[in-house]
Amino acid sequence: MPKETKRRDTWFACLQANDYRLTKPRKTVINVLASSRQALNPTEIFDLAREEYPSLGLVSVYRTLETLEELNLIQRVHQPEGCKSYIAAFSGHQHLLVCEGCGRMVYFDGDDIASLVERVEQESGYQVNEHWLQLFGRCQACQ
Amino acid sequence: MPKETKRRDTWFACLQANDYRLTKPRKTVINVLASSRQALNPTEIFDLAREEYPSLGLVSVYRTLETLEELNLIQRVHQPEGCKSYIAAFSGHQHLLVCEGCGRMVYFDGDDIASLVERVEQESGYQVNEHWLQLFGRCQACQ
DNA sequence: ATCTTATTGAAAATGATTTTCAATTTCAGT
DNA sequence: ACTGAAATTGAAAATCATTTTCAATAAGAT
Ligand SMILES: [Mn+2]
Ligand SMILES: [Mn+2]
Ligand SMILES: [Zn+2]
Ligand SMILES: [Zn+2]
Repeated sequence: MPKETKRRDTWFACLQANDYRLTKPRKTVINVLASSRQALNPTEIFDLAREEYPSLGLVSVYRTLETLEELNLIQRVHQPEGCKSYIAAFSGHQHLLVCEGCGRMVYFDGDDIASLVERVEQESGYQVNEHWLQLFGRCQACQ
Repeated sequence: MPKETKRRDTWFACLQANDYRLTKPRKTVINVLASSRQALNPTEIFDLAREEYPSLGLVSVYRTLETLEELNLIQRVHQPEGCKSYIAAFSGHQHLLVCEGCGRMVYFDGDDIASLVERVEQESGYQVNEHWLQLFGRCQACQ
């Protein structure tokens, strides 16, 4: 079974486990998001999903995004061009590496920044709780 | 001379050096932004600036923000609650540390992540050009 | 002080997102 | 499979943020 299919089924199960109904609009939006290698904004999701389910309404895309984000299944991606697109969330603490050419994203982990955080805490007097780290570059195909 | 005054005058000079006229609306918006310790969104800037110059129009806030960003005097700040606020930019490569309590921000430097970047390049096949790093925590006053 | 032109604020236009609501669909209980 | 209660839907209207338009004003060069 391909990875995206597995993810899709996990999301379906998660919705049901949280008493959400498994409707056609939701399933279609999930199909699009669970199989995308790049972050998509509401309109992009709408256009792709309509190929599979033409009577889908844009409102349902917004509503489904809200639900999926609440369930931590997707996350908003911040980029210089805007912060309105979403991609499947990784479970656990991870960071994104974004291709500036094609938009393809991969997750990476690594908390090599622990010592940096410690130093900054010393110097600033702040107590650090969280960090955002995102790398931008070019994927193999786009180099 | 206090630091904010110095920054304000630098910005005034930068505008003039780029053939922008030094108008009341621009000066007022700059006064607000150059002296703020936290990021402000257009409406917040508008409200604060109107205390000094009541006939200011909101459009001018938007226009001035655009100009100042182009001149690299301010930068947009991305936060979980939104990405519409601006703060004075630091010259050179720096990162932000944001207080989750009061919003107060400080810059820090440190490219301790060079080795991390190298490792991720190896593992992913991407070529990394840029990185975003932002820390969130609590400032001394808010602890 | 005058002139040229950039800049302004009000109002209208646009674009994205949210709310409202009657019709439809899901799903639990039979 | 059938029924009914309740969640969910899409269309349309409403809201909110931002941009555009435009006539009036103000900055700065002469
Ligand atoms: Mn990390
Ligand atoms: Mn850095
Ligand atoms: Zn690429
Ligand atoms: Zn604080």
